[in-house]
Amino acid sequence: MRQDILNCYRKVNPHVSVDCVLIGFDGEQLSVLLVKRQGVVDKDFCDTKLPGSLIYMDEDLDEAASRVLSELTGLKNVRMDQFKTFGDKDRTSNPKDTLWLERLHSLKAPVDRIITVAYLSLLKVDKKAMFTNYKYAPCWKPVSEVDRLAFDHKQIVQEALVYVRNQAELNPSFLFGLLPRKFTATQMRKLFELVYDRTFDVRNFHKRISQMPYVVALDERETGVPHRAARYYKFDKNKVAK
Amino acid sequence: MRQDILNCYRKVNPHVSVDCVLIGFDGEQLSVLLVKRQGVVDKDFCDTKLPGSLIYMDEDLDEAASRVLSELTGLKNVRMDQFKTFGDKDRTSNPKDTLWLERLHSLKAPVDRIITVAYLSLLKVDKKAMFTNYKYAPCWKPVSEVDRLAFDHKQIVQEALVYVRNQAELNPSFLFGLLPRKFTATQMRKLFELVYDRTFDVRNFHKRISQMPYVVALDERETGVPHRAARYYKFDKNKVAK
DNA sequence: GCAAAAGTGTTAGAAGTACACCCATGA
DNA sequence: TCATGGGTGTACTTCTAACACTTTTGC
Repeated sequence: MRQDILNCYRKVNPHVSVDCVLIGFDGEQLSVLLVKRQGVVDKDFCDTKLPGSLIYMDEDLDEAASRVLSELTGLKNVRMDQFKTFGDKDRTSNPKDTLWLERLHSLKAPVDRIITVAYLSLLKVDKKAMFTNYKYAPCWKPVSEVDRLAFDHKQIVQEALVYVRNQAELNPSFLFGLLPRKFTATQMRKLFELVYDRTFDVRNFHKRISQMPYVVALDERETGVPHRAARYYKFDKNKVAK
Repeated sequence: MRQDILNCYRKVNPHVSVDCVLIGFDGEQLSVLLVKRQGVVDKDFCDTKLPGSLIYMDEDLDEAASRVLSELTGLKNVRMDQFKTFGDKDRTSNPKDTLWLERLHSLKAPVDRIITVAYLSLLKVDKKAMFTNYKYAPCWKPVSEVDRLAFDHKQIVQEALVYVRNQAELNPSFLFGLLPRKFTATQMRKLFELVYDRTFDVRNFHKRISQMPYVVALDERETGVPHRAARYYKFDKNKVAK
């Protein structure tokens, strides 16, 4: 029997949810992965949200995060880490939000305040099809263009971005999840400029790269570009110091 | 009517708790604040734990953390910040732990897994009486001597210490909560050596202090010491750069 | 050959590290 | 006067920041 059918028999914990903030980089800007919720109550109702859902009574938080992401987007094996828990008593006080939840999960009792544990992952944005489940219309939205989201998801996205900056400062290797397997120095510099919100001198940046043991130069170069071809680098996570 | 009596009428959320990790420094070592739980089931039962408890249905997480700390220790106006949420499905699977909880809160249904949001605060350890409620025997225990604790509280303490080190690296001013209002350069150096787990050259450390805008030298000096009296410094949080 | 982006080196100042002796105080 | 811990300065190294021109490629 398929896992999603089996899950119908699992008991939902109506007090705790997980939400997944997936931040992506396409070479130009940072984006966040959003989904559409089904069963929209009326047209004045915000239908865009982070991928997230109530957890089951018998699952770990980390497990729940992976399951929910997979169910809503088809993405599997995405390494996510918890970064903050949101539990203000009025965070689920919008009656449209609670009605939607009660219908979705066929809940008998009205939902009270829900505590949500927010997870974060950094991914490259892939032009190729990366989602295997389009039922919830997963799509990347540039973080600068995120306006209204369901629940307190806009706040969650903003706090995720602050967290990314702090982690990057602690250890720049944190950011390499956002880059493709092979990348150019310019792609890397653009990313760092976005995250640190400043510019970096090109020459000094090259010097900095050459001092990062976990960034290794490849022999390969770009092809088909109308200018000098850039060298590719790769990230070697085994060379990150602890 | 007293607040604790009013609270009897509030409904407990049996799925979510808060735990407070208070780290203290007495000039020598880092300690953590622990309490004894009442209603111990048998003598083989670990009665030492972090101050923490289930939240009420109608309170914010931050509110709950302050309330619980105050109820268990009498400490008020302690600024705490959430640092991680613990929710493994087996974290409340010890029958002695769950029985204790059910009795304590007069719960009708058996408790399932509880998600706990852990809060952190850094305090100086004060020799003078700082607790106004000794019912739960609050006391400071050196972190090196913490062995068995109830639930997964030992793991929570360990993760709190990692978090402290990371925050200190991001911004050393994070550590000043651990120092008294006025402190000597040596006290400060001892603290930094503990947290960073290394030694610092005395002269270089003085130079470093003089470059921290948020550490200001006072005219005052130690008195009654059997050696040259040390200068006092104070921490000025308004001078911390964001 | 031109437009467009890649790649490269030097210098000056700031910050960090190593290192040894005299000073103030109470007993 | 002695034991104890407090406080200081200099030389060297490393890191950071500023700065401009040549190279490669496709069109």
